Amino acid sequence: MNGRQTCLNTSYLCLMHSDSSVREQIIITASRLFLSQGYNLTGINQIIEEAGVAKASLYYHFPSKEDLGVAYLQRRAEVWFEGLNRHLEGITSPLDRLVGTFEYRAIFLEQNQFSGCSYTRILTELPQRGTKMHTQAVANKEGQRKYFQDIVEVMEEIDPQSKKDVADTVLLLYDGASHQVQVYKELWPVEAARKAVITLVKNTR
Amino acid sequence: MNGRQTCLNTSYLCLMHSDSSVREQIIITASRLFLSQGYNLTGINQIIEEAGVAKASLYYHFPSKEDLGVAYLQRRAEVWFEGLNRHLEGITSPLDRLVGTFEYRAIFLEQNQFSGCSYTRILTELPQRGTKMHTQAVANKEGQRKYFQDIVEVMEEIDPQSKKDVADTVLLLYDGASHQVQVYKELWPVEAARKAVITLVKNTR
Amino acid sequence: MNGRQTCLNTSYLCLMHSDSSVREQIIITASRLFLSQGYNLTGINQIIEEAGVAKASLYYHFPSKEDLGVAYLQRRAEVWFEGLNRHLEGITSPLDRLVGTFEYRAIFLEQNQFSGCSYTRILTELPQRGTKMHTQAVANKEGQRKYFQDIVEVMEEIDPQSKKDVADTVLLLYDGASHQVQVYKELWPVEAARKAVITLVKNTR
Amino acid sequence: MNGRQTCLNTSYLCLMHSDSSVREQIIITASRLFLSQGYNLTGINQIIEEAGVAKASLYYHFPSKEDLGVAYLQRRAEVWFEGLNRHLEGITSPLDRLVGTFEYRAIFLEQNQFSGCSYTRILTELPQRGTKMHTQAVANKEGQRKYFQDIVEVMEEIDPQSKKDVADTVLLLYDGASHQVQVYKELWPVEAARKAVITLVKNTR
DNA sequence: CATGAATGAGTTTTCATTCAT
DNA sequence: CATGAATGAAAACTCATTCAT
Repeated sequence: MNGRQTCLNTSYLCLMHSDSSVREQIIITASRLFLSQGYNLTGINQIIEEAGVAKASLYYHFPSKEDLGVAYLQRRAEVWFEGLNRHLEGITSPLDRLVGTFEYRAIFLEQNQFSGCSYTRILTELPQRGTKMHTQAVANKEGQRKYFQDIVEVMEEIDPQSKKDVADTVLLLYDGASHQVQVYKELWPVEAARKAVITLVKNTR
Repeated sequence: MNGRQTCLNTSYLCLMHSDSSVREQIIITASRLFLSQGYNLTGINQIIEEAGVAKASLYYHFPSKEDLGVAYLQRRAEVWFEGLNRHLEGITSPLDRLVGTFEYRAIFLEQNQFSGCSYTRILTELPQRGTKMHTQAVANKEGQRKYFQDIVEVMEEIDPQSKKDVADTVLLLYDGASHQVQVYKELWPVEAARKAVITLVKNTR
Repeated sequence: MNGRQTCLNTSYLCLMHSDSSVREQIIITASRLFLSQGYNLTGINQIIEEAGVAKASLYYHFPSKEDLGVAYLQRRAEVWFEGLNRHLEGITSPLDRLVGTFEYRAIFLEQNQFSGCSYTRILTELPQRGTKMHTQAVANKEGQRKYFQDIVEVMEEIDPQSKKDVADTVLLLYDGASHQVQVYKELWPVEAARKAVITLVKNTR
Repeated sequence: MNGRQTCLNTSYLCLMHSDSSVREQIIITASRLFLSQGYNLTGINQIIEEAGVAKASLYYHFPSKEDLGVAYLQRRAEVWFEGLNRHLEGITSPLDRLVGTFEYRAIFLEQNQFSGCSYTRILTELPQRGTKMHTQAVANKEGQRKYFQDIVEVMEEIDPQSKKDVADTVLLLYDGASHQVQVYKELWPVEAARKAVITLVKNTR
């Protein structure tokens, strides 16, 4: 364990249940490593070493590396939506919530090693369909897609016929931005996406 | 060797030099497997087996798996731009060339297993900066970014001050679409991106 | 495992700790093979096969072949000095201890496949300075050199000014004899060295 | 090829026959590498690369690496005895020739990377009896042993009954010194051996 | 719940050698 | 004589996983 994970950890703290702290420590450490090194390049040994737990303890809590990966994906979604809801608290205008989502995206990525979209990354690292992790990652991405669809749905600025297209385009910008942040380790792509979303909404009716 | 690679191979045929056919066979097979399974999950053993060559032959032509990966990335760029230029032959209007690029993107992805952006995928699988492959993948992505910047530069429809933003947004849409195609194995995201690009250009002045 | 190692093993028995028997088995087998075939010509595969352990078990106990080699060198020194001290038990005269060392050298080499000096052999097989094994082997040789220096230091027969030279010459004879034993698989070189040492001491004052 | 081998090469020049210079270049390069890195750790690829010849050219001149190794051993003996004879030219006293041999040994080792006895090293690297190289190396060592026996034979200073023992002891000192030079990369062990030989002769009658 | 030790199947890479030209 | 290309066998090492305690 080391100090570099401070930001990440604090995000997690509020989610700690009465669960075994060992289990929690494993997820925290695995999350940090999966984000920085990728899932495939992170070995079980490194996780247990940096988490300070025994190998069999990991296998006690997670039957396999893949199960740990699924828990990681679920945790990512929890952390994201939990922080997002807090960020949007009190904001009611759909457009403001949409734009605020991109604002929070910048904050979130800054807190998470500029590591891009964790769902996207897992889908890229494990492209085989039907596996537990692929399935979970697709579910996560669907959740994100639905989130945008739900917001756009209630936006009066947008012509009902265009809503599906707009929601999809927002998702493309969101994905593109998340990836570019990963490449450049800078936040401008999210800002570019935010602006593009505003332009998009204003010019679609 | 098997039949699944037909589409892929035909894309390559026009690029075959007088090079050793063994070397070529290795790149073709590796490309197919890296695209379908990912780089990390594709072992040297599978490549040589499916390419029908000896292990030492691979290492004669490529000093390491990473060098093969670099050659793969370079080849991907060659194949893409070669096909793209052919597709855009005779088209002079910058806007038409921009839109045509997204049209060809759909064709290209269809011919390449709906596998998303190979540069993006490598960057996700090998996030460590400074390695040969990371460097090459970043170079490839920079090439794509510059390609859009160069087109936007000569578009009279767009206000000079907005050109940088527009080019970046186009890139976000391009990346987002390439990724979504990988997830859904369908082409609608490219079409959505194409439409969004048109909207974007028409409403930026 | 096979019967050829009987002599070797009995030398080790007295040193077996409560250590994992797998680890011990690996060191014993590796020692036998390094001595008979050399370090470079002995592969990990042969060691684990003849030791009857899994490859990953070897790497659990020894991070690399080189680390196993270092453990082998350390064990060689333990076995040598442990047996030597037992052989010299009760002998107090420095000259007798010196001569007794060459007597025990013959016994030791006979018990260890007439394989010469294991430190010397490693230095010859791995001449690159600064590696773990080279460093350990030099340390072992320094230990042997110091052993002779310490004995000569307390020999009243020898003029103080000559002590350094005598100790060095004894070491040359010791090394030369160990090597010739390896070549001829006979013990006369050790006997020749023993006699020469006596001559040397008697004629230096 | 590089400049470091100057000394070595000049020793060889006088031995160049009308042989193919390619063959000669291979032996020279292999000698340099075998001496500095050891036989087992020197690969065919490094030899051809540094010699600047094609792989099949090596195999044209030497059916196998082992055959190259045998040629290397033969060349070592030629170079040694050729230089030694030149050094002892005009010296007739057996004792002076014996002492002069150790003097030249220091010169020779200094010219050859302080690399110890090449025969000894091969016997250590390839301990299996009966192979071509082992046989050649033993022959070389026998030649050296006989050389000392022949000198001692004609030394009037020494009692006929002691001649065999003295010759053997000289050989032990010679071997021990050669090895210590390899370890310490200094020449004092040869000087120590030279002095010991004088002491030995003076005190044996 | 927790652990140190053990494992089989896999990884990438290197070796000396041969072949067709 | 010389060469670039090709090769089978073996090298060292790592992986996620399991077991006895």
